[in-house]
Amino acid sequence: MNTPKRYLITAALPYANGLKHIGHLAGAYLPADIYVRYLKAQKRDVVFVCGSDEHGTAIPIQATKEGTTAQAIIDKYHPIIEQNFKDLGIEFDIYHRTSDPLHHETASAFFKDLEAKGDLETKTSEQYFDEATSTFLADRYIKGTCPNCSHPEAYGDQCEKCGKSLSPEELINPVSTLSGQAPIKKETTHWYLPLNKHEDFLRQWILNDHAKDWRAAVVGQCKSWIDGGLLPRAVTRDLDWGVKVPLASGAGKVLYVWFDAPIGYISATKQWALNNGKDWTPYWNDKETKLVHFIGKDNIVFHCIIFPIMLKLHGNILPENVAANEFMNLEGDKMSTSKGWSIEMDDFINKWIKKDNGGNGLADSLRFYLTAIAPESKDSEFTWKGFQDSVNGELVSIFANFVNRTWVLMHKLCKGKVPAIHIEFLDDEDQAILISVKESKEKITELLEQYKFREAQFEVINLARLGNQYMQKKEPWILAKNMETDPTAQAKIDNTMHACLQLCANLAILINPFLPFTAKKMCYMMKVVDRMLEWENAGGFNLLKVGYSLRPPELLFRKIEDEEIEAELAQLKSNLNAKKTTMDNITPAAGPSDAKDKGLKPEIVFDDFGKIDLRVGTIIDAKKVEKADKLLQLEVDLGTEKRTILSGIAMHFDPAAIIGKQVVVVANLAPRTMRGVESKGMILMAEDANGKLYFVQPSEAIAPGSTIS
RNA sequence: GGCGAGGUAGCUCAGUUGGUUAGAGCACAGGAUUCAUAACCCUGAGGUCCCGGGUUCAAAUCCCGGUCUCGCUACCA
Repeated sequence: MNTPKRYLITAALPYANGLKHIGHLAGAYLPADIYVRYLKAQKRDVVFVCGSDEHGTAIPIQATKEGTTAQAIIDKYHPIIEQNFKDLGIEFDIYHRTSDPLHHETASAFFKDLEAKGDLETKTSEQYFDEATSTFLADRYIKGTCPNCSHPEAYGDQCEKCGKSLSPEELINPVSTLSGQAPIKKETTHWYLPLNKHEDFLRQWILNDHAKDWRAAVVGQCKSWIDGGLLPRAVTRDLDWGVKVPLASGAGKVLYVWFDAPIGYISATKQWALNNGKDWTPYWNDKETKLVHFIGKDNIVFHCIIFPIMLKLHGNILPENVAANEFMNLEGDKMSTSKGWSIEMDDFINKWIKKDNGGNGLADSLRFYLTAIAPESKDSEFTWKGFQDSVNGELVSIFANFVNRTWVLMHKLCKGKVPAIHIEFLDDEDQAILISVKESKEKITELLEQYKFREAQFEVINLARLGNQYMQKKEPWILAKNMETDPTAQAKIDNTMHACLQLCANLAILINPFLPFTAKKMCYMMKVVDRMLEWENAGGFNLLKVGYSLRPPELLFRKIEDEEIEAELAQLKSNLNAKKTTMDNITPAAGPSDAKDKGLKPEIVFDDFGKIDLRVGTIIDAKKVEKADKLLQLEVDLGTEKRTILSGIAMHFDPAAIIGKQVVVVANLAPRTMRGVESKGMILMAEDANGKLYFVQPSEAIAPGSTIS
C-alpha cells in the first residue's frame, strides 16, 4: 500500500440555519471522524477540517421572517452545532465558519485569481430589481414565463418544465415573489464559471480514472450530470450577505454561496495552520496530499463537478475520493426537521448523554449503532428498537461483557495484577487467539482504508466474540475450584487471563476510531496512557506488563431499557403532531409537505379582479396526457365554444369519473403548451391541508358559459 | 416520462474478476454453563437470491424485458 505523505479530510459544512440531525451525523461527520481517528492512530500527518456555512440567501430570508438579523441566526447556531459535534466525539482539528474575515479574504483571493487568469466569463445584462424592497432579486425569487417552452412558472435560475438552466433576465413577464410586483430592469454584471469547458476533463477524471474506486452511486450521479450537458454557472449575486466581490466593478455583489462555501475548507485549513504554527499550503497544493471529502448524497454534484473544476483552475490538488453516503431514514420515513420527524443531535445529547444515567458511553452507543447501520451502499433505517437491540445485544453483551468478565476474573483469580505467562502450559488455543488478533488487525486496517466502516466495526466486535469463545473453552473459574488437587491450575489460569487482558488492550486500540470515549475509559482501567492506542501496537501481546496492577472493573455501557425506547417513540409521534398542528394553524391551506408560505397574497384593487374572466363550464371529455403523471386533458363546454384545458389533477381524479362535472374556468388566461398540447384556460381547484383537491363548482347545475363575478 | 441507486433468511445486511451444498449478526428453538450487565458458549431450524426470458458446461453475479422502493429531474395554470 502506498502511503500518502499527508492527508486532508473534510466533512460537509453544515448550513448554520438550524439544528442538525443524526442523519447528517451518520452521513458525513461520523465516518469522517472514524477515518481521521484511524489515520491519527497510524501517526499519519492529517488535518480534519469543517465549519459552518453561513452565507446564501436562505439565512437573510429566514432572518426577515423571524424578525431578526442574519448575523443573529448564524451566531446562534454556529456554537450549538460546534458543541454538538464535540459532545458526540467528532473531533475536528478546526471547526471554522465562513463569516470569518480569513474566509472572506481567502474566497476573495480565490475568485480574483480565477478572474485574472481569464477562467471566468462575465456577462453584463439587465437584471431584475425589486423597487419595493430595493434589492436585486435572487434568481429563485423571480418567477415568469420560460422563453424556451412558455412555461409560466419558471424560476429565475431554471425552468422546471423543460429543465433548462436560465438567467432571470430571460424570463417573460417576471414577477418578484417577495413583493408580488413586477420588478424593473437594471444593468448589472456577473461572473460565470464555464463548466461546459471542462466536460472532457471530468469525463476522464471521474468516469475513467475513478470509475472503480469511487462508490457506484457517486460515479452514476456524475455521469448523469455530465451526459446531461453542463452549462456556465453564475458565481456572483446581487446581494449584501456574503463574501464581497473583490473588484471595483463588483460593488454591491457577493460570491454565490456554492462558490464560497467549499473554499471554506481552504480557509479552515489556513486558520488551523495559524493556530498551530504550521504551513497550510502543502495540504492543498502538494500532489502527495490525499484529499478526501465526506458528504451526503445531496452534495455530490458540488464536490465532484463544480469544486474540482475550481480547484483545477486554481492550481490545487483534486480529491482522491468523495465518500458520499446515502440517506438514513427514521422509523419508516424520511428524516425531516421541519416535519418534526427527526432526532436532532442536540436533543439526543440533552436527553441521553447529559442525563443522570447518561454520559459519554451513550455517545459511543449512538456512534456504534449509526456505524452499524451506516448507509454506505443504500438508504438505511434508524429505529429505536434497532438502537436498543444493537447496543444491548452486541456492544454490551459481546464487547463490554468480555472486558468486564476479564476484569472481574483477573481481580478474583490474579490479585488484580497482570499475571505472568508460563510457557510450559501454553497450548494451541493460546496460539490461536494470538494469531486471531493479528489477523483481525490486518482485516480491520484494510476495511478502514477502503472506507468500509460498518464492516470494520463489525470485525472489532467479532474479535471480542472470539475472546468470549476462548474464555469459555478455558474456563478459568473451573480451574480455580480445583486449585487444591491440581498444582498447575494457577499457572493455567494465569496464561488464560494474561491472554484475555492482552486481548482487551488490543480491543481498546481497534475500537478507538469508532468509540473514542470507550477506548479512553479502557485505558483508564488498564492504567495506561493514550499513546498505547497507537495503531502499530495492535496485534501485539505485550501491551500490558506482567505484575502491573490494574483498576477495578467499571461498566463500559449501560443497557437501553424498553421504557426509554417507548418514550422516544411516543415523543417522536407527538413532535410530528405538534408540528402538524402548528402548520395547520398558520397556513390552513397548505399541504403537509408544502414549506412555502401560503399566507394571504398582497391586496389588490377591484380592477385587478375585474381582469379575470370566470365562466362556468361542463367537462365533456377527459383523458390522461401521455408521458405526464399529473396532467389530464379536458374538453370543456363553455356554451359558446368548446375548449381544451390541461389540468394537473391526474393523481386525484379518474378521467371517466369527472365527465359531466361543472367547473369554474378562467376563460381569458393566456394559452400554454404543456407536453405538446395547448391549454386554453384553467380549472379552479380548492386544496385542503392534506393536499386533496376539490372542484369549485356552482351549487346547482346552470348553463355552460354563465359568467361569475 | 428521463436519469441514478437498490430489491438476497422473519429483521439488518455481506456476497470479490460467473465455479462445489448462497453467508454473517440479530430474532427464534433446543442444549450446556455460572466468571460476567439474565450476559456468554454449543447446536439447530430458514432462502423460488423481485419476476420472465437469453448467453454458458456452469448465473445471486453477464445480457434483454418487466415490476417494486428510494433519490435527482420533469410534470402539477
